[in-house]
Amino acid sequence: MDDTTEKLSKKNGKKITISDVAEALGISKTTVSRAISGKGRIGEATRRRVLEYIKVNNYKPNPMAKGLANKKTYNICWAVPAEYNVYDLPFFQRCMAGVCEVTMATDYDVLLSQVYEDNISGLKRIVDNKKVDGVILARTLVDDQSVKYMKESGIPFVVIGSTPENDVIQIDNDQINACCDFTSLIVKKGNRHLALIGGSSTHVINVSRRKGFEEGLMISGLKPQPELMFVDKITDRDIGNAAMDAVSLGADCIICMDDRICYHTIMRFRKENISIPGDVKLASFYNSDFLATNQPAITSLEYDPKELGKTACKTLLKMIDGEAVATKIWLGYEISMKESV
Amino acid sequence: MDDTTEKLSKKNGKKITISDVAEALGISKTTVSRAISGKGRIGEATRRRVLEYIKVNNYKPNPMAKGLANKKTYNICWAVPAEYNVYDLPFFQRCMAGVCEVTMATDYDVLLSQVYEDNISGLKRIVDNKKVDGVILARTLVDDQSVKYMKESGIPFVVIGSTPENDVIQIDNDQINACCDFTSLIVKKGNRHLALIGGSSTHVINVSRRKGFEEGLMISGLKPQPELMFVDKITDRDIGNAAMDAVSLGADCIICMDDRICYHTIMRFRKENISIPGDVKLASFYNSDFLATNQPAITSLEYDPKELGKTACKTLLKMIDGEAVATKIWLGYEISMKESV
DNA sequence: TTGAAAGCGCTAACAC
DNA sequence: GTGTTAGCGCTTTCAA
Repeated sequence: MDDTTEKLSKKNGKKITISDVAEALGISKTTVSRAISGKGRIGEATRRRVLEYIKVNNYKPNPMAKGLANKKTYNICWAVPAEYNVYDLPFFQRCMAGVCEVTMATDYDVLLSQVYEDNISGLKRIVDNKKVDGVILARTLVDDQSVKYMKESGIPFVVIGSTPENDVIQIDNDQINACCDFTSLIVKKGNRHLALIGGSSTHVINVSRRKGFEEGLMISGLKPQPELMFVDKITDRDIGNAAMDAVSLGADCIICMDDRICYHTIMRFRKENISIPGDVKLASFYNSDFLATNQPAITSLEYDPKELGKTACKTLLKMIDGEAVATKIWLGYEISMKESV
Repeated sequence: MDDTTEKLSKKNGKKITISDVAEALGISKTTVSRAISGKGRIGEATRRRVLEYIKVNNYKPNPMAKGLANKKTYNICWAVPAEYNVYDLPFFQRCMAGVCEVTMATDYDVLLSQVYEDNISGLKRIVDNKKVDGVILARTLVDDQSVKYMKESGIPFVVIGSTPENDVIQIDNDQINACCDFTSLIVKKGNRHLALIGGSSTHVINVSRRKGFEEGLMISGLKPQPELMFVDKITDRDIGNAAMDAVSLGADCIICMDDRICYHTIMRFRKENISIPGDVKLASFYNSDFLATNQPAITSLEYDPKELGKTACKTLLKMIDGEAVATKIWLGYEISMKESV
C-alpha cells in the first residue's frame, strides 16, 4: 500500500465508511452493500463502479457494524488445553496452523481460549458474550465439561478427537483401528510380550489407544496381559518406573501411548543402560519431531495434526453457514517401522 | 448456573438485551447503561437494583453493540511467528499463557494472528478490519515488517523482545547483559575456548545473544574467535555439523543460543559418542522444558516467558486506556549452573 | 438523578 | 435495478 492509497483510505485520519462510499459515488448505502455482498439485484455497471472505488480507496467494511446487523462475529474460537506438556505442543500447534490456514482464506478470525480440565470459564465467557460464531475444541476428555457446555449453548462447534457424547461433530484419526493395526503388525514381527505404557485415562485418546492395543493383541491370537499394561502414568518418574517394571516382567516390546511417555522411557533406559532394541524394543503411538532425531529411530504411528485442524475448521465453517456435515470424520494414519522394533 | 437462571437469561431462546432489562425494571436504557458502566450520575438505590437484576438474570452486554457504539472491539491481537521451526517451542506458548491470564481478568479477549517473516497479511487484515484494539508482537526481527506496519497503523502495540525502531514499547529480558554475565561465568569455570552456535541473525534476540557472548569474552580478557562462532544454523543437520566442527576445532565448551540448537547438538553428540561434559561442555542461553529432563542437566540461562506475556499484555492494556507507559521494560534472568559445564 | 433521542456502520425488508 | 427506512444493542449528549 503506497502513501497515496493510505491517505485516500482515511477521512481526516478516520477510516471511511459505507456512507462515504455511497456519497462519493452518488448512490445509496444499500447499493454499495449489495455490490460488496453480492446479494440482491444490482446493475453490473454500478457493481463494478463500486468495487473499483472501494479497491482504490481501500475501503474495508467494519466487522463490528456488520456483526451487529446480521448477528455474526466473523470469529471462531480455538479452545486449547491450558495444561499440557512440551510433548503435546507440536500437536496443538500444528492443528492450530491448520485452523489458521483455513480461516485466512475466509472472513473469519480466530479467538483463543485456554480451557482447563476443571475450569472452562474462559470458554464460557467467550460464548456467553457472543464473541464467536462457533468453536473448535482441540481435545476431548472422557467426561468433558466443555463438550457438555457447548451442546447446551446451541452454537455450532466441533471437536478434534472423539467423545462419548451424542450428536457431537468429531474429527479424528481412527485411533482404535490404527493402534490395533499397529499392535498386530508388531506382533507379526515376532514379539509376544507386549507392554503398554499410557497416560491419563481421563483423555479419550488414551482410552481409545488402549482399546486398539487390546484388540490388536486379540486378533493376533494373544491375550492382553493386565500386568503388562501400565496406565495413568503421568510423571516422568512413574513412566520410567513402569518401563523398568515392564522389562523385569519380561516384555519384549514396549508400546508408548505418546511421545512424552516414549521420551521418558528412552531417558530412563539410557540411564539404566538398557539398550533399544537389544534388550527391549520400543514403539510409540504418535510421532512428533521430538522422536524424529532419536537414535535408534523409533517405530511409530503417524498422524497429520495440521490436516485435523484444517478439516475441523472447514467443517465448523460449513456448520456456521447452515450446511449439513457428517457427525464423524475420520482421517488417516501411517505406520512407520524403524530400527527400534 | 442452574436451569432456572439459564431460562431467565433468555427471552424466547434469545439473549436478553439492555432494553429488556430497562423494561423489566421500568427505567430507561440510559440508566441501565450507567449502572453498568459506572459512568455518569445515578442513584445508589437504582444502581443496586439494576446490578442485582442483571446478575440474577445473567444479562451480558453485547460486545458487538458496545464496540460499535464506542469504537472498541475488546480484543487484542497476539501475533506469533508462523515458521515451522518455532511451532514446537514452549516459549511462545508460555508467553501466550501469560497474555491469556491477564486478559481473563479484564473484558478483553485474544485474537490470534500468525505472521511470517516475509508475509504479514494476516496481521494486516486483522488491523485493517479493526478487529482489535491493540496488538502484541511476540518476537522481533532486525528488519521487522510487522513493527513498521504497526507504527504506521496508529493503533497501540507492544513487542516482546527488542527492536532498533524508535518509539516502540518493548518488553524484554536484558539479553545482552544476561549472556555477557553467563559467558564470563563459564570462563571463570576454567573454559578458554568457547564456541557459540546460533540461529538466524534476522532475529534480534540472536544478534543480542551473540553480542552478549562477545562482551562476556572480552571482559574476561579473551578475544572472540570467529572460527568458533557458528551462526545462522537453522536445520538440525547444520546445527549438528557446527557442533562437530566446534569439537574438532578444540572448543572446550559450546554455548547454544537456544534450546532447539542445544537439543540437536545433544542428539548429534549422542550419535557420535561424544560425552558431555567429558569431551566437551555444553550450555544454553535459554532453558525450557526441552532440556529440563536431560541427562546431564544443562547449564543454562533462565527467563520467565509467562511473565513476559503478562507484562506485555498489562502494558498494552494500559496503552489502550490512554495511560503512559515506559518505552523499555526489562525483566530479569537467572543463571543455572548444572553438570554439563 | 433520570430519560429521550441521535448515532455508531452495516443489512434487509419493502417500496418504487 | 435502486433507494427508503427501520433496525441490530449499546453509549452519550442534551434536556428535563
